[in-house]
Amino acid sequence: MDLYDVSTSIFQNEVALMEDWVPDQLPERESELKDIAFAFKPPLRGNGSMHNLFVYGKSGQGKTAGVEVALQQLGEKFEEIGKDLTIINVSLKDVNTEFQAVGEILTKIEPETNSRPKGVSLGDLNRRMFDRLDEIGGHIVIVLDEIDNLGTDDDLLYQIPRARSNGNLEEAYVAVVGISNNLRFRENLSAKVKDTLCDIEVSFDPYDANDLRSILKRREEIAFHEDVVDGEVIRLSAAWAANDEGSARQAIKYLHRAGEIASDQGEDDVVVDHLHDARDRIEKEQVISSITGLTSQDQATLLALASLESKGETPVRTKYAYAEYKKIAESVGMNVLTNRSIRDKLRNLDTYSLVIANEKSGGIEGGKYLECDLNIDLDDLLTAFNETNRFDGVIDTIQSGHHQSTL
DNA sequence: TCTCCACAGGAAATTGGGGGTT
DNA sequence: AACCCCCAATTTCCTGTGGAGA
Repeated sequence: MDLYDVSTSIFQNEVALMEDWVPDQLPERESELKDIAFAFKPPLRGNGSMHNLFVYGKSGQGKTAGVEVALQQLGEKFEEIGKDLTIINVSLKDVNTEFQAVGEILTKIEPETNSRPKGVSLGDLNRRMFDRLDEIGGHIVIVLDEIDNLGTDDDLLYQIPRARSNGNLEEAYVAVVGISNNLRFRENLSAKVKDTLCDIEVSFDPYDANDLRSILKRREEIAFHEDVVDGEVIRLSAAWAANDEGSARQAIKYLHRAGEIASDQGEDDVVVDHLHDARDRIEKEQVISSITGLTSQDQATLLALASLESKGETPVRTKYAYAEYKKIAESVGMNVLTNRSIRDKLRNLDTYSLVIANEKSGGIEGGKYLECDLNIDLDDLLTAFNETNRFDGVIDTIQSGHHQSTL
C-alpha cells in the first residue's frame, strides 16, 4: 500500500492556503489600505516625517497583510524618489515587557545580537537601540505586531516616537506602526502614549460572510484545480467563520483541511462531508493544543473541573473546584497553590475558552461568587490528557467514573 | 434597614531563577 | 565572589460587593 499516495488532483497551488501567504491585493480592505497609506505620505510630499499608526481589529482580519501590502508599495515609491526606507518587523508574540520588546527590536537591527539580551539595564538597551537606529538613518518604520502583549508596560511606545525631540535620535526618522488584536488595548494606554502613538488609527472590522466568500473564492481559484470544490463548501466555510469571529484565517483553514481530507481519501472533489470532517478535526486539535500549552498547575485546575463534571457536579463554585484541585495536586505530588491562585487560573482558563466562569450571586450561601463549568467536550479533554503522563492516575479515575455514568 | 458572611479581584510583596558586570 | 538587573508565578493583604437573616 502506498502510504503517500497523492495522485488525485485536488490541489493546483496549495501554498495559497498556507498561513504565511500574503495576497498582493486586498479588495475587501481598500478603504483601510488608503487610511494606512495616508499615514506614510508626508515624506513623499517633501521632507515631513511619517505619522505613527495604530491598527486594530480581531485576528484574521488582514491587519498584518494590510500593513505589509502598504509598506511594500511604499518601498517602491521611496526607491523611485531615491529616499532611504528601512522597515523593521517585530513580532511581540512572546514578549511581555518593555525590556523584552527593546531586546526583540535589537535582535533585528544589531547583527551581533542573536537572542534577546538579559542581565543588562533597560537604559543601556535603549541607548543601544537608538544608537543603532541612528546609524541606519533615513526613514525607518518599526512595525510592532501583537503590540497588546505589552499591556500597561508601554513606555517604549512613548520613547520611540518622541526620540527625536528628546535628543535620542539625530539622523533617523522613526515611525511606529502598532498592530493590536485587542480592541480595548488602546483604552488602556497611558494618556501620553495615546497622544503620540495613536496619531492615525485604522480599525479592521470583522469580515462578513460575503467578504469571506470572495476571499475564499480567490484563494480557491489559485489553490485548487478547476471545478474541484463544491460551491457549498465555500459558502459554509465562510458562513461558519463569519458566525464565529469573522476570521479569514479560520475560513481558509476549514477549506484547506477539507481539501486535504478529500485528497487523502483519494477523491477528486471536495464536498460538504469533507468540510464537516475538517471542522471536527480542527476543533479537536485546538483543544489538544491549548491544553498541552498550559502549565501543569493550570492543567490540574482544568482536571478538577473535568473530574467534577464526570460526577455530574458542575457547574461549581470556586470553593469546591479548589477542594477538588487540592485532591488532585496532592495525589500527584505537586505544590498545592492557594485558593487565590486557583481563582486566577479559572479566570485564565475562561479566556482560553476551556472553561466558562460566570459571576453569580445569591443562593443559600449569599453574596457573589464565581461559578465554573467545563466548556469543552469531556472526551476530547481526556484524549488530550492521555498524551501527557503527569496525571495518569487521575485520568484513569475520571475515565472509569465517566464511562460508568454514561452507560 | 442593618450587620454579617463569603467570596471576588486589585495591589504589593515575596520567592526562586536566569543572567550580567567588575 | 559580590553585587546588580529582569522576570513570572504566587502569596499576602485588603477593599468591595451583594444576598441572607435578624
